[in-house]
Amino acid sequence: MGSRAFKPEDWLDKQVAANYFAKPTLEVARTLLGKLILFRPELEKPFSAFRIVETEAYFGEDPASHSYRGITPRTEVMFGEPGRAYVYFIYGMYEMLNFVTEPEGKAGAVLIRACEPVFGVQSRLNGPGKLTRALGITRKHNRERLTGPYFYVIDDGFRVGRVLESPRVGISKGQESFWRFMIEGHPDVSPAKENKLARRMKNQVKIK
DNA sequence: GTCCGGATCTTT
DNA sequence: AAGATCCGGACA
Repeated sequence: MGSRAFKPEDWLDKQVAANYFAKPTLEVARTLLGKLILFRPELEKPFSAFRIVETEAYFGEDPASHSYRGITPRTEVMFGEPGRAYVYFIYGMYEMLNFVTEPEGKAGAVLIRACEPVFGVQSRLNGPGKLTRALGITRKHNRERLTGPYFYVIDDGFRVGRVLESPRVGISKGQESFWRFMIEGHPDVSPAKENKLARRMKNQVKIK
């Protein structure tokens, strides 16, 4: 492939379909691994490109999910059209990037926890807060579509090999089985201690 | 290695 | 009052 900047036009045929996100959150969280995100913080700025290596699934009435109390001003987007960004602010300093999943009316989102820099990114993206800070993703990108003009999600055929699935720990009863997905052994997965737990549990799954 | 606190805003 | 975080410092 050429050497120039990443342009969405070069990848139009490999964009994921808009209805890709209208699926069960666990499935989207799993299959997002290895996909590329193209992003620009402003329309007049260039795109950077980065590959998803770690995700987390939140949906329905699980107490771990923002959606479990029903629709509020903040969480409304989780119940809305799939294929949009849900960006929220936490701990007074971090923006979190999520992709809205499930058919409209059903709440779900995938937290993008870590990515591998591919083009135009200097720093590491090995944590959800570091990722948004490095890329300039903020709440002003809330509700933006993942099919442009700020975000594009691309399947370039990359094969991820082994995937580690882990249940989140420390969440109250009623949680569904698996939550976090990461490419095994990838240097850019986040260093959270839950990941170490996950490794011990050996919930390893092969992804096509 | 593990544990703890501080940064400091949004939501309920 | 707690939180879908991160970093640096203390201690072992």
